[in-house]
Amino acid sequence: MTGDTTDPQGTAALRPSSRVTLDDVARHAGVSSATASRALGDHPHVAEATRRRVREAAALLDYVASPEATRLAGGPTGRVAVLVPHPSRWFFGELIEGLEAELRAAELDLVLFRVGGPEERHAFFARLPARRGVDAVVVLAFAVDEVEHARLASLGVVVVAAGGRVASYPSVGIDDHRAGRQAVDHLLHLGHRRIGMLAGGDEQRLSPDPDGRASAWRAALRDAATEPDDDLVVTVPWDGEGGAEGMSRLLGLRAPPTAVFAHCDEMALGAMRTLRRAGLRVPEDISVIGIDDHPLAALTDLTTVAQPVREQGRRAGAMVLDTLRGGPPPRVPPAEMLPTRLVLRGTTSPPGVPR
Amino acid sequence: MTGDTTDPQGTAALRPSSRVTLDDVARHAGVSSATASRALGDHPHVAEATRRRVREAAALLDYVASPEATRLAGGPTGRVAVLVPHPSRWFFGELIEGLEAELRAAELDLVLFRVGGPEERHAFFARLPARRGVDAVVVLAFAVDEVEHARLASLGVVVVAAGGRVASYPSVGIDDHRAGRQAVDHLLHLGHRRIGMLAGGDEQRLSPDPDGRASAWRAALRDAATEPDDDLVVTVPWDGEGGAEGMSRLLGLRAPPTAVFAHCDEMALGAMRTLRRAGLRVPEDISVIGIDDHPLAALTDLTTVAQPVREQGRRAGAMVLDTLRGGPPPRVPPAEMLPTRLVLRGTTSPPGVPR
DNA sequence: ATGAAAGCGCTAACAG
DNA sequence: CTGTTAGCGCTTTCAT
Repeated sequence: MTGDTTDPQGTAALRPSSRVTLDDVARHAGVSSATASRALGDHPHVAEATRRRVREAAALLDYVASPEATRLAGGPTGRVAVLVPHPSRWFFGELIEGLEAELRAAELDLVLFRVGGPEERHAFFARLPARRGVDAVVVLAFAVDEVEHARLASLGVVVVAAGGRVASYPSVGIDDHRAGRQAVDHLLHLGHRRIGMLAGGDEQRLSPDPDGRASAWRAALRDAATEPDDDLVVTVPWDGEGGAEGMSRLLGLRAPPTAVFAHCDEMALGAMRTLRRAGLRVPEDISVIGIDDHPLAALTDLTTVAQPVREQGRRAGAMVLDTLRGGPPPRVPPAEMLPTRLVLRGTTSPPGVPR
Repeated sequence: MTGDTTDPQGTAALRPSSRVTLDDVARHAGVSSATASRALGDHPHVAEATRRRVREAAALLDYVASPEATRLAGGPTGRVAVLVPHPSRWFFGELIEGLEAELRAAELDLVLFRVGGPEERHAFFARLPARRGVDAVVVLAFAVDEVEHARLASLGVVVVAAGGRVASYPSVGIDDHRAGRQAVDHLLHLGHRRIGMLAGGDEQRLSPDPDGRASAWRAALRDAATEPDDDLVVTVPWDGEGGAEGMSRLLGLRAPPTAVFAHCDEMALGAMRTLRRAGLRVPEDISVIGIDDHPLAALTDLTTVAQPVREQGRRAGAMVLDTLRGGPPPRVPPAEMLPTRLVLRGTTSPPGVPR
């Protein structure tokens, strides 16, 4: 079209994005495929002019390298695995969305692996290296043990964690302790002293400080000169049913709390159902606060501590890129902590006067 | 270990799952790599005894074929792309979860692509063939036009839709019209006649009957000898905010409805917030019903029409497998419809007596 | 700075 | 039924 007379078949340009190979590009640019490979791969020792010509040819022909060939020849796969406990929960969906956006922009494909329990996780680590199909793995909200991490590292697979943090590899998350303090301190400032806690049951959760949220509750109470009462904490699954169940246990106490701090919004919502069914009003009879700022929290007027989930996914993606592009990871793996903030809505108020 | 004296290096068995190649297996079984390939690939014309020996050698060496080499040599990639509008929404998360389970069981990897608007979708279709990295693509809840579909088909890529159905390729979904009837008929049976509808704004949604839910509303009303009043239908985004916004518009009507049918639970929940803020009680002052049976519907006592979302994902996965494994697809693409069912909870009741 | 050539691990004719 | 021989498309020494 543009005066191209070197295409022997004259067809390359006619079937764009069909099966243009590196050779096509090379021929088009008048160089060898080796040079074309170097030019496209940003290798040193390639004349600037050549690099440009190759780039143009590639763009013109709409060339895209075959991932299989690249990988087979020793290059990266352009794929990153993401291990997710529960793809259908909002928290994970957001994480994935952020991650996908970041990776997509860098032309990396995101391969999803649902990994529920520890057994599934082990199965994954046992098989993945064999399939050697990814350049990096992003672990969402749970930990990977030293052995597994070492295994991947030795295989040249980058590991990054999101939705929590871990000592041995780069991670993004929030400061759980701080988030917990924001929630409990809010309740304390309102005047509550008998504060219950719906703690998320540890599904091998990720964190160096395994229960920053729980420890925050203790610390906050102590700072308010109130001795934490362990009867007020119940540990339940991280979902609505868990919260509902936990709340009824709390209600069964001789002296129920006047406010409840749930480790996540779903649990808080579950607690609210129990309260509603028990004929108790929120916040008049009892206050409730969660963590997350789930979209439904806004719909239910739930007071909560918001955390930037999608952003965590994005940052994790950026970490993967940094590590993949720029040589070896820093000696001390970064553990980014994104800010959380209290979102006042309608489920908290000063403790009501007893009837 | 087992008297193996043919391994020249004697190392193959020492580094299991490291980089055992087909050649290793072949050597171990005393055959050529071609035969080994046939044996493993269940090809005809291989002596049963040979096949067994090769299989054993493969198992012993913990052999796993290199996906890249396989693909490069013309085989399938073992990967399927899934196009998702909003990974973080419960509906899509469930679909993905079901799909992943089914594909994983068949050793297929799920590559996630977030595809929001039509432009993104086009970008995807324009690039995918070039990347030729997947054997199939599963489209979640939106349509693919004829051109795009033909393009993929000609490239040998299987296309399946889930979360709705479409004429030109296999799909799984629910009968939207029927689901809508279940919801509206319920309201009608309760005695409501002035029924509002919060319709989901069409984000190029998938369905041959683009708004089965909306048409159900009309049909149900007519069957109840009530002329549908278009003022009672507002079209808004498929989320809580959309529902909240739509509800306030409905409340602004000269004669507001006594019941509202929302196209999905999130919208219903949004509507409930508006009602609560307006000081109206649900269901005493106004009834609300949704579709989905989102986990939070149970927590908020929302009456709804449940649909088996995860199951839809699973069925879509099965369709992919069927098409991939068993030759060409049937002439008439199957359009499976999974059953929905009314779930009675606390947000609907007979219309209250006017004050 | 660039080219030639040798694979990466597997499948697919084509011969025996 | 099984072995031989070519590649698939790309990266990489090793020369030049």
